[in-house]
Amino acid sequence: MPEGHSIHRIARQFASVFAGEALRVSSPQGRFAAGAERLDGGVLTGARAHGKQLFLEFHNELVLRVHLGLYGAWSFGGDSRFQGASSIGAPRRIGERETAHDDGAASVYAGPPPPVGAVRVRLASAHGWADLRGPTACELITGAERDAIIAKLGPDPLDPGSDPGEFVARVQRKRTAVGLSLMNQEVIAGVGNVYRAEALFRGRVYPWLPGAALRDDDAAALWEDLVFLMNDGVRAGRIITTAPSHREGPAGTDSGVPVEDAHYVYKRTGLACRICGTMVAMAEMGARKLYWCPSCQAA
DNA sequence: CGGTTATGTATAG
DNA sequence: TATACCTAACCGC
Repeated sequence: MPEGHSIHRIARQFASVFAGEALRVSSPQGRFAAGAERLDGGVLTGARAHGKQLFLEFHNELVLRVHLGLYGAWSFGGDSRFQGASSIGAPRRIGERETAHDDGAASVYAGPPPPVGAVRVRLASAHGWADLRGPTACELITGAERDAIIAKLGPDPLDPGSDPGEFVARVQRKRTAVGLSLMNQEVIAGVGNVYRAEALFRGRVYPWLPGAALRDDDAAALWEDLVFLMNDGVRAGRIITTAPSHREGPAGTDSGVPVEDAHYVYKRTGLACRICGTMVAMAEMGARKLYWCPSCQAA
C-alpha cells in the first residue's frame, strides 16, 4: 500500500545494500520461478524508481520491474551493515516492512530465515536478503521496455530533474477533475490516495474542479507542495502532512507524530477540520475514497 | 476465526 | 462502472 515515496525508499535501499553484489534469486512461492532462474547469480547494477514503478537492473541487461499495487510489500533483513542502512527512522512502515534481526551478541549473519507466507521473490547477497510479497507486477523486461514505461508516465515529484511545467500542462490539458488527474500516473507519477487528498486540502483546491480551470499558480503550488511532501515522506518513511501547530497532541519529531495527527483529511470523515472545524467529508472518486473539507475546499 | 479494509491497476463490458 | 487480482493487518465475535 505504498505511494511513490515508499518505492523511492526501496530503490535507495537496494542501491545501498545490494548494488554490485551477486544475488541468489529464488521464488519460494513458485509464481516467479522461471524469472528467478534467469536472474539467479546475477550482479545487481542499479535500482531506480519512477513514480510507483521499481526497476532493479542486472549486469546481463535484464531489468526486474516490480509494482507493489495495493498490497504488495518488501521486507528486508541482514547483517549490521545492512540493518544500519535500512532501519533509520520508524521501525515499521507500510510497503517496506523491516524485520528486526535478532543479533543477540553481534552474531554473524547466517543467511535468510525460512520464507514465511507467499514470497514471490527472494533476493539474497552475502550480507542480507529481501522478500517480495503480493505485487501487482513482477516481471523481467529489457532496458528499452523500461524506458518506454517511464516515457508514458507523468513527471515524478521525487525526480529532481522533472519539469513542473510538464505537470501543469498535463493537468490543465483535460477537463477531468483535478482529484482524478492527481491519481492518473500519466499526469503525475507517484501520487496515491493519501497524497491526493492531503495536497488538495493544503492547496485549498476543490477536488471536482476541472483541470482546465485550475489556475497556473494553483497548479504550480500543488506540484511544489507535492515535491515537498513526498521528499519528506522519503526522509521520514511515512506520510506526515500536518504542520506542528495543527496537531492536537504535543509537538514531536517524525517518529513521535501519532497516526491520528499525521493528516488533515485522509480517513478523518466526520471529524472536525483542523483549520475551520467543519466536518471532513468523504465521497468515492475514481473508485477510491476521497476525503476533503467542504469549507476550506469549496467550489 | 471470519469479515473488512488497504497508501493500486488492468481489463471487461 | 464493475470486477479481478492476491496478501496481510485489523477488528469484532
